[in-house]
Amino acid sequence: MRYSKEHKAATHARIVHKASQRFRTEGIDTVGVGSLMQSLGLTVGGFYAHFESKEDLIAQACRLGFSETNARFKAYVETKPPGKQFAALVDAYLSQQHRDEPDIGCFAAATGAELARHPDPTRVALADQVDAWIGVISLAMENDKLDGPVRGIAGTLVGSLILARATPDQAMSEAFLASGRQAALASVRPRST
Amino acid sequence: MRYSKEHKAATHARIVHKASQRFRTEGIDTVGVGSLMQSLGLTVGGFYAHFESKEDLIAQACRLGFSETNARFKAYVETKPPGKQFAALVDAYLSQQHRDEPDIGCFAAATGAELARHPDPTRVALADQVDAWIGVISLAMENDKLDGPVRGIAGTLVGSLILARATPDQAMSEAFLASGRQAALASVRPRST
DNA sequence: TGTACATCAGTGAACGCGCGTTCACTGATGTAC
DNA sequence: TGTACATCAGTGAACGCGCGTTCACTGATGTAC
Repeated sequence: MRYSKEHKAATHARIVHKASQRFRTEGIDTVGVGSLMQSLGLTVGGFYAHFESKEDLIAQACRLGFSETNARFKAYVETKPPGKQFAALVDAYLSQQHRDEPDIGCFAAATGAELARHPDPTRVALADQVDAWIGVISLAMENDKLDGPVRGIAGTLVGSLILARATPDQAMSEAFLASGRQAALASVRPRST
Repeated sequence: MRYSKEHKAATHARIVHKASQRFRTEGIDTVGVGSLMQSLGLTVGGFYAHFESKEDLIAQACRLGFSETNARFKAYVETKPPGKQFAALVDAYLSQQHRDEPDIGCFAAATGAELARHPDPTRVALADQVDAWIGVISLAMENDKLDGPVRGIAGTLVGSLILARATPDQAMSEAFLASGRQAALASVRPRST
């Protein structure tokens, strides 16, 4: 082999990683295969040695990018003591930082509506990671001994972030974040059992 | 004038209306100007007698389509007696029908993340209609004498609908709708004053 | 009432461009002797 | 240790296609006389 064993795998990972960031920032349709390879210092022809199609890359980028974000939120929450984990998760998700850094943020908020129109393997990749994200929220709730509609809370987080990002007025955008945090916290109650 | 006074205005309205439906179903990037005109039995060249640019159409389609949906939800809620309006609104928004009819449904849920990346006049068009939508929710809450974080509730509705649409598994998709309804209802409480 | 003309909504071909994908190739490296 | 060869990750030009936009035009109608 020409390069060390790991070389091709490393390039593959670089492409997927960069794609996951640019898809979240710019949208999936907007980022072309040529432009993507160029932003990595590569040329377009090499792309198809790594992926069957752009759709194949999209599914991989969703899995990798979304799972990285899930892991980051999970690790952050675990630095907080039980009893404060759910509120910390809500605050971190609906923060100005998360709003302003879509490239490393929630894939569902950045691309959910767009991915819903893609073919099934891609939608399944998204659904799997949404499940994992629900798991992160559930764990925080469990550690805090809270009950609540966890999927609906995921909806509150995703929807509030989207509305905050869509709002051009700065003060109004922050109102969406703050109000979303309130709604999420109001949806839970101490565990009954 | 060649045609009756109203003719051109009627064609203009037909284009905006069809665009607002197709943008919500297929996404904004996906619907080309040529394909749009063709779906109305017109040819592409005539487009620029009606609009400055595709971006101009997008803003108009957002205003018209979103305001129609707002009006429809508002009219529906007003058929319900005070005390039952907020729950009726939540049920209608997070219904299987709304999930499966994006063409006449909420513009923010269908195109919010995509429009957030568009230039300012378009984002303002969206923000104005989101404001109007917040107004519809507020009115229902007021008539029911409820308090709650109205923007966060809007987030719950938008986010839960997006997640329900993104989920390929039917049962799971309905779980997002049901859980979103729970979260929305849990976010409000009887008015304190 | 009947004819000539002006209007202008809509036509359809063309523009340059970027898209996703294909393919013959290059050239740096690892391996064999 | 030194040379010849095989591998294959990455190159770059080309493909057909649809995009948003422009423009010279057509032809049905309303208006003027």
